[in-house]
Amino acid sequence: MPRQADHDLRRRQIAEAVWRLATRGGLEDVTLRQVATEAGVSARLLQYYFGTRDQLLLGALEILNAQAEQRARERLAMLGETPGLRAIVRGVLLELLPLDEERRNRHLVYAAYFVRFLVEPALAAVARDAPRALDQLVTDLISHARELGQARPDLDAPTEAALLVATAEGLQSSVLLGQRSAERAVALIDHQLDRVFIRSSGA
Amino acid sequence: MPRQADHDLRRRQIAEAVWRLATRGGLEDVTLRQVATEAGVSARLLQYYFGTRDQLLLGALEILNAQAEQRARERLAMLGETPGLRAIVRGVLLELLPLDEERRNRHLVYAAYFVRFLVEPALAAVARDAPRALDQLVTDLISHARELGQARPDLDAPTEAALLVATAEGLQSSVLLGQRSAERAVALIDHQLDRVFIRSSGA
DNA sequence: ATTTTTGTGGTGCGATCGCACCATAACAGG
DNA sequence: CCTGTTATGGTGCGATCGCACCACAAAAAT
Repeated sequence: MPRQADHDLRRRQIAEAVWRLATRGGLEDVTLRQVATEAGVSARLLQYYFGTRDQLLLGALEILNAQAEQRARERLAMLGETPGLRAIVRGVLLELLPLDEERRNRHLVYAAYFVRFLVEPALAAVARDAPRALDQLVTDLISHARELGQARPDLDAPTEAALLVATAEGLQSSVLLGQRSAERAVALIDHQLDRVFIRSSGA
Repeated sequence: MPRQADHDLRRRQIAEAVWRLATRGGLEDVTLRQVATEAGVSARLLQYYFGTRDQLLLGALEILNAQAEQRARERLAMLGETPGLRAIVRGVLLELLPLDEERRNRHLVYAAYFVRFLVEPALAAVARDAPRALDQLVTDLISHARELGQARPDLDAPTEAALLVATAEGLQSSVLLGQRSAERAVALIDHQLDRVFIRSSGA
């Protein structure tokens, strides 16, 4: 293969330009020329790496999802050797909040894609799976915590999981819009967690 | 005034076309020509009634907000003479869920505008006030309920109000994306309400 | 009935869109 | 040294964009 060039790096570089443009102005500002300028490459390159505009939007979203998953794993790993289940659930939920620039931009991009998720079948598939899995994950964590005595025994795990995730997503919107501070959102999440988990030494 | 023509009706008719187009395809599908075709009028009429495209988007949003407020009042009035405070809060929260076609489309339109809310100052003002007032309203209702013995005494009204509203908004997204049924969302809201209000005869 | 104001519609212009086509620089293999 | 595959850039075309301009129908005012 001649002309060494890291494909993944290039694609990521272009995808980042898509994200930046989408966070301001929404998807209608994500034109091929604008993306090319923002990424510092020629418009022809976008077609080479992604193809049509729809494929570019899809590809940029997939790369964003991959980054989100990786970052979540990294941050969960930073919780230490044996974190309490409450801390794990808390970490999962905090991924949904715009607590830093990267997460803020990520959720803004999702917001820009939102309406498209309902129409475009290819995008719908990408958006449909992740939150489903999130509910299931939190449900399992709560169930496990209950077995270990870290969660209140008299609660329905799927219900509590759905409420926790929904609360985090709702707080996400209000923080993005500047209606609430990130610190306040975290405090509210903690308050909601207190209803599920038992305050103990290990957490 | 010659040529009787109901301005408000015309504006509303055009605004509805904007909503329909925004719900599918997002704001980038809301072009002057498309709106004109969808509304069954000429493109020139849009300029006459709304002016530029940005003003059209702003106007359509204001009309949507007015409709939302009116519908909320209507539905709250249907609760009867002296509804319990729990029922009132429940009614307020249910306005945030896409329980019928009108509310579904309304929240889809909001989603289409979302990113713009952060950039366009004129739109930001429209989006900033409503949710703020919502939090305050629910806070007041909970405080009042506590005085009347309809809510648990050992809770912080602003915190519970914020959690309730955030939960409803989070459920809104998941229902719109088809990840959850509307009935399930209502059940979850009720579950959350049970943590704040006391099950009594009057509700 | 004529005038004037107001509502309505069609056409056109400059800019930009997505995308295809063509040219060329760079590097691996012969 | 070439030769060919791969990576990269520039230009152009048809369509569509927002929006301004112009023409005319209809009703109130005189």
